[in-house]
Amino acid sequence: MALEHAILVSLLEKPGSGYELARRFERSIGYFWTATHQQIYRVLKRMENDGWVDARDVPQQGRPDKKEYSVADLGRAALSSWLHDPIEPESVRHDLAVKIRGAAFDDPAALIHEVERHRQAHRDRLTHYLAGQARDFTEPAARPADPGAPPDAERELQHAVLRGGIAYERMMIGWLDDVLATLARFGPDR
Amino acid sequence: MALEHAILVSLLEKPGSGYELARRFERSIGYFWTATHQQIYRVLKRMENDGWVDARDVPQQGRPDKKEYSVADLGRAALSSWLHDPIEPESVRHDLAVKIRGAAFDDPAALIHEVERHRQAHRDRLTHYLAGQARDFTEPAARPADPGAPPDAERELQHAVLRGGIAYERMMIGWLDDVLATLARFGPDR
DNA sequence: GCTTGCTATGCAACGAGTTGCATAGAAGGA
DNA sequence: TCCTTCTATGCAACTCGTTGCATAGCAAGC
Repeated sequence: MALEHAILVSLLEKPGSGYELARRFERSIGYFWTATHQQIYRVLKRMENDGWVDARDVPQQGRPDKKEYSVADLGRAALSSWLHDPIEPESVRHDLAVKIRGAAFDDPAALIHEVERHRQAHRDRLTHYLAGQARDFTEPAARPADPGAPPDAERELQHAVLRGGIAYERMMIGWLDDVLATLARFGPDR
Repeated sequence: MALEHAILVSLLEKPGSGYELARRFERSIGYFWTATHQQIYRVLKRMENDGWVDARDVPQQGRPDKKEYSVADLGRAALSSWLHDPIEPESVRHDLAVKIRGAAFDDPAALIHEVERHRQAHRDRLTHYLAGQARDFTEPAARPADPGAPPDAERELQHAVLRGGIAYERMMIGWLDDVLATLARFGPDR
């Protein structure tokens, strides 16, 4: 399980409450990991008991108070140990691929709308990623002032992961176009 | 949940025992869906109780007897109904992406071996897919005998899914090369 | 005053998925 | 003879993940 590690990474990038983490998991972290607030609260509690994170009550005005979490030494050590542990290349699960193979035993043409819907969802995500890239990773005019500056690992690696998301969405759009062309060959309702 | 539907599709393509299904899930179906034999046996039993599949004892020589399952009318109906139901575009979970972002808080260079290992795993899978494609989907010399023959939906759609697997592996290899280049920029052990 | 909506946290129940173990027939090699 | 490997099926325990629901403060609009 890596949810706890995903949380550690997110908290290292910026401390926050369970609620804030849940929203990050809907956005940037959600590019490659999903989690509901239930999961996050449960795991945060366990991590606090294990001493991986420290909690701090933060009174707020205009909204309910929150518990802000930050990574403790034990959490940093746990993350480091996990990073040095090899993991197996993840197994994929594509409902849509099951549907495509299943369509041979039903009506292939009926799947066209579903595939188009998915294609659109991937287009939307791609647009969103590209906007994020333009916003956060456009070099602000070639920094000539400090040519030998050390590269910022956090930022560079975030960008590398985002490029992965972009490559993934482009691949999916291309493949779904391929699938649509294949489905079209079976004509309407046969 | 779509495991039951994946099983239905696999049984429609060819009836078989729980054991055989488990092996298919390690191979061709496993391109886009994984399941252990435990899961499969449990779900098969439930599907049999629900009348989705029929079981038949098949005595064998030289090896233990098996229970061969085939899809019943109710199962076919269940699959059809699922095919016509829209599903949400699946959420992704990439442990490796978590590690890459996490590496910024540890030693980026230490991740290089891990990423290379994953790259190799994807290369191996790509090679395997390409071999399967050459074996199963090479047109046997342009069939001029029957030019207007109806396209074989089952075969064509299986091929489309396999092309998706190939596109995925190629994308991953390209991205991991990108990640390796990024990691290399941080030099040995800094 | 009432409803709606957002922030913020949480419980309880269930279903899905993993891991470890057990059994058993047959083949093949040390 | 014993050990390992492959086929074949299954139980039990556990963890992970999802869904539905509940509470509560505060803001904004009707």
